[in-house]
Amino acid sequence: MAKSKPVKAKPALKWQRDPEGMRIRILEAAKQEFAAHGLAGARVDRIAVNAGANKRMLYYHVGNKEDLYLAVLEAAYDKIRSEERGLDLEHLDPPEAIERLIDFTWNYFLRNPEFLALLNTENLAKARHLKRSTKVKSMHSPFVEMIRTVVIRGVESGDFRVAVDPVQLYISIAGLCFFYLSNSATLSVIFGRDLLKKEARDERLAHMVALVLAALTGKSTADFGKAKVPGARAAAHQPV
Amino acid sequence: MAKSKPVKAKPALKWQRDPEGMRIRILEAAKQEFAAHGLAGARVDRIAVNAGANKRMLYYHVGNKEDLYLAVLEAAYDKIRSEERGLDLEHLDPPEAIERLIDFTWNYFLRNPEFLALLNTENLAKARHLKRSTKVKSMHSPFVEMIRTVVIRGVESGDFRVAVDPVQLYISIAGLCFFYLSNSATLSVIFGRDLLKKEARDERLAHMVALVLAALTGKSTADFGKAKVPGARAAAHQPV
DNA sequence: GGAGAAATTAACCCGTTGGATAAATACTGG
DNA sequence: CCAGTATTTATCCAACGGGTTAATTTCTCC
Repeated sequence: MAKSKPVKAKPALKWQRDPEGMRIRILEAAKQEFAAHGLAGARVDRIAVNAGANKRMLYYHVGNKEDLYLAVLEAAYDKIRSEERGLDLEHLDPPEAIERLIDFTWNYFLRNPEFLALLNTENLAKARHLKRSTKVKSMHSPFVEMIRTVVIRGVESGDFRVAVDPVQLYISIAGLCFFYLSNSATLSVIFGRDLLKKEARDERLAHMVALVLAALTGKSTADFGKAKVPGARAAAHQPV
Repeated sequence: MAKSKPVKAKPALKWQRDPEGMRIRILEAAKQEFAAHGLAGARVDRIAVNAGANKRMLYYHVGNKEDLYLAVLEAAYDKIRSEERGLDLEHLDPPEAIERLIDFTWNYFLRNPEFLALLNTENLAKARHLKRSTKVKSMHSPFVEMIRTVVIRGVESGDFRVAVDPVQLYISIAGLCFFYLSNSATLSVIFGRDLLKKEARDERLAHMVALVLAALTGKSTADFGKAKVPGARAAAHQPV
């Protein structure tokens, strides 16, 4: 029934040509390449190969190297904004909401290391491309407003002692997560230990949540110091 | 008197040759170049020109591009470590010491934006060069130990409620400062305002100090939220 | 004041790389 | 089944950029 034209729903047979798929593969390959090598270090030919395509295809489907880079950057912002909108903090009580926020940010960065690298690359370029992107400029993070209402609720309920500027808090939470992960390579060398192994990551997340919540609530809920001794309340002196 | 050989104290007349000076100029130019364009984006010829030298000189005095880069990186670490050691926190009471620490970190990053860029570049390279540098690996930051003793003193004196892992706190303080400054270009575009102008910088520093001290002491001393209303205690609702 | 070493300059080499051209192949609608 | 269009492939190329070679100049020290 209704066979008419094989629109493009299920390609049943493997396509010989697949413009949309090709574009996606190109952008994915480009993301990896730019994230791994930066703008200047990225190689157009490598992107082509990794996209299973010909170099000419990049120019046909997206544009030159910079167009490619901007498309990747815009897609990256689009993705995180989209996931951010999915976070529902309304029905959580304020401290839980903040914890949820930190947890999301941390795990998003952990799951998307390319995003961190792309941001660094763009900042090296002094946001030259972002400035020209009306698309990204119109994509506001819902987090600032979310934080604003959570903080207000927290102060009203007595959970939080003080009102914080939501933008500052947003940047602080992002910064706590971002720096650790983005600089894990150099920090791991400096400290002589792997900051990305499971225990270290868990310890870091616990620390960040404890730090921010302690600041907001005035109560030191979670283990703020070494997460080494599970269940143990932080003691005055740490053995090490 | 004592004219013997014009050693090299005061070059009275301008020198025709100046190996030490040349090396310094090369490293300075290289630092600027790598900081501005990253490793792959840096141009050896530009470094030469900006050093007031010939390209061949780079190879003569330092080595190839990667040698140059590593020399710059090592010098950068050496510089910050040196300044860190100059910070005396012993005689300050714990909260002041922490504030001093944040203040130093913030201002060092502000005064040395190239350092931030270099770290990002090195992390893009997964710390490939740092790993090979025994020099840098031996340069431990005195801050971790400083923080450890300050925290212990703070807990003993009752100023601080909980013991924090000094490494975590060190990373948190660095992260709060680093992220804001390193990503100021993209963040400024996203938020549609200049995060580097004086008021914004002051507000940020106040926020960071308040955040960390509130977490440690349990008391919300400084203005934690908007620094907009000087003197005013943070109110439940912010007008904006 | 001259030989030898140190520092500096000028010119060239050659693989790489972003981008362009043109031809071929697959798809579409009629 | 055919013309026209969309997609893909196969080459090519000029500029760039790191690195090298060799000649030149300046300093040192006897």
